[in-house]
Amino acid sequence: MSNSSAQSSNFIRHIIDQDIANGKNDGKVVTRFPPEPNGYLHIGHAKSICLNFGVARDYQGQCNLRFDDTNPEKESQEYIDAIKKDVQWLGFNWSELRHASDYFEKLYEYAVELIKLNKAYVCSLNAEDIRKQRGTLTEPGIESPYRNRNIEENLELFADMRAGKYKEGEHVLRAKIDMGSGNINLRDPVLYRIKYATHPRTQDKWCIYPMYDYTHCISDSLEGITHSLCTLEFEDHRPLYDWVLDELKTPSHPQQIEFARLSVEYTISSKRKLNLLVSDKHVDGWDDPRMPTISGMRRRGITPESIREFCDRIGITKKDAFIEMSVLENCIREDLDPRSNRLMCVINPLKVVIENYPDDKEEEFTAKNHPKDPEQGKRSIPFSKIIYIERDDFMEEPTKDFFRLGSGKEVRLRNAYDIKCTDVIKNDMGEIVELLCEYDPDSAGKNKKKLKGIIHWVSAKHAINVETRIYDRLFNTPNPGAVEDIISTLNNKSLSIHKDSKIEPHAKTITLEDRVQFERQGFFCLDSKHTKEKLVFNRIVTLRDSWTKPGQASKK
RNA sequence: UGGGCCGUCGCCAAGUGGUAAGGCACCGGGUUUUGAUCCCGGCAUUCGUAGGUUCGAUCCCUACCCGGCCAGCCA
Repeated sequence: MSNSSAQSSNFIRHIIDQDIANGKNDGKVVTRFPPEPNGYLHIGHAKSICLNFGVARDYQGQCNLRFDDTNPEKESQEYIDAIKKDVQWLGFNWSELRHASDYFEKLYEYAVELIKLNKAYVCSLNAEDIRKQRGTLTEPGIESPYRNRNIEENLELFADMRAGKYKEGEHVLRAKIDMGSGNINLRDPVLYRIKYATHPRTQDKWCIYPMYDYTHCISDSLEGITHSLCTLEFEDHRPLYDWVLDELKTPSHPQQIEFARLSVEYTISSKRKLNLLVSDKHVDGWDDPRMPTISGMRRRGITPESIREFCDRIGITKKDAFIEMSVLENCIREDLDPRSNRLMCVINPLKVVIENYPDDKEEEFTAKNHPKDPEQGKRSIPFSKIIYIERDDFMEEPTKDFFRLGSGKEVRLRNAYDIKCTDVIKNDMGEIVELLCEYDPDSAGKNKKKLKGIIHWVSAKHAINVETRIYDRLFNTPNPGAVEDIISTLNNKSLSIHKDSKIEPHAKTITLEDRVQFERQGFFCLDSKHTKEKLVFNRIVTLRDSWTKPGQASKK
């Protein structure tokens, strides 16, 4: 669990502390989380959610959930619903639920106001001409020939735009600022455009829609937002945010503060690209357990607690940062380790016959469900002559640093006997199909041989057949976002399905809400989408492994 | 070569005029029937570079260098 009393501070909290000390906003703190409903939320949004809701919580303020729904062509109710679910699942409750579309009428009135102030005009250039006249990074733009239309004409044209008298692209409302500005956002930015699209909420009421820059600042003001926190790419937009609020008589003038967006190694957080993976079926939907989406992480079994802790640890700064996967993984393990029941599951089974064990004998061993927490109780594990062990736990000619089972070698079966491998049986292809072993009848629960190797096992007769799904990083490169063709960097081993995994009978008690540890392998949970008659387990995260397999390069 | 932002250990990140917190990673050691957990220890004479101010600079000033961001009728 996150230690909220040790909440790390950051430059935004310092600013808020200052504001409160100065009595700004009457000491109130109001934030908002403003997603566009054009896709599912991902780990990057989690950072923003934790920041905005976290700040509101810690300063006894408010945080609204506001959908930035000004582009009906890309937005949908499906996304709105999914986003609400994800925010709540992460553990946050919004003070008020709003939509930018709630303000369309008000926004329109303000636009009329801007025209009357001679600060906005209807421009009849087409999109391409506007682009050409915007200039470049090093050359100033050219003023539109429509820039000096008189106020009456602008008012009439704008009203007619709303009334649907024009086609898409025929006119646009622009702010009258400065075509020579070094900041391109100030070169008479478009405020409204015509779109004959059905909006998820306002349906066909409108055919003109306000642009982000114009909408966001006014929405913030109308909601009494005090600190409008957004990512770095909006830094250049702040002068425009301030310009709109300075020109108009809005209720307040919130302060926009920008912070660095989150980048995690081996993932992407571009909704466009995530959407591509989904629509081209490279993954099993937005909630594929390999996806960096909130819903994907949820299905994977990652807890909201770990995600919140992760967001706490990475901090809030203005520095573009790349976070290593290990930070997230560590948060997950820290959360899961103390609360997960232990179980033995053989993912990739190898049959073992214990030759000196009586044919029909069965025994029950008792094992702790958690090595350090007696509260989690005990369970019994059946043992018999034929068992399965992990293929990776046997090496025919073991290297010196391999202390599991090998030909002629002895190993301890976790919670049971010590066994020694006496023979290896292979098929025609030369593949190992079975091991013959001998057990030491006096070794259970004892430690007379001080064996270093301890492996997990499952009694063949009692095993439940389950499917295990082992996930690896979705991409092969640390920064897939920088790769042109995202598909080419997909890791084709990111999912491996083991349909014949064997687990001890106690697995019957596992519910969809549980997270468990398969000893020596990692933390797992049931897959909500595939578990029906058959149990399907997702690997959430591996256990830390300080041993690098022989013949394999270090994972670094 | 326009505007704006950033630069403290491999990856994050505190500190901001008085002589470098913490986490992850990594490396040792201890406990352990999970090569897990847990525990103990190690890990920046140095804060992009070069000057300057100062008794003293990561922190102030100047210049330079590196790296992102911006030319949607997207957000």
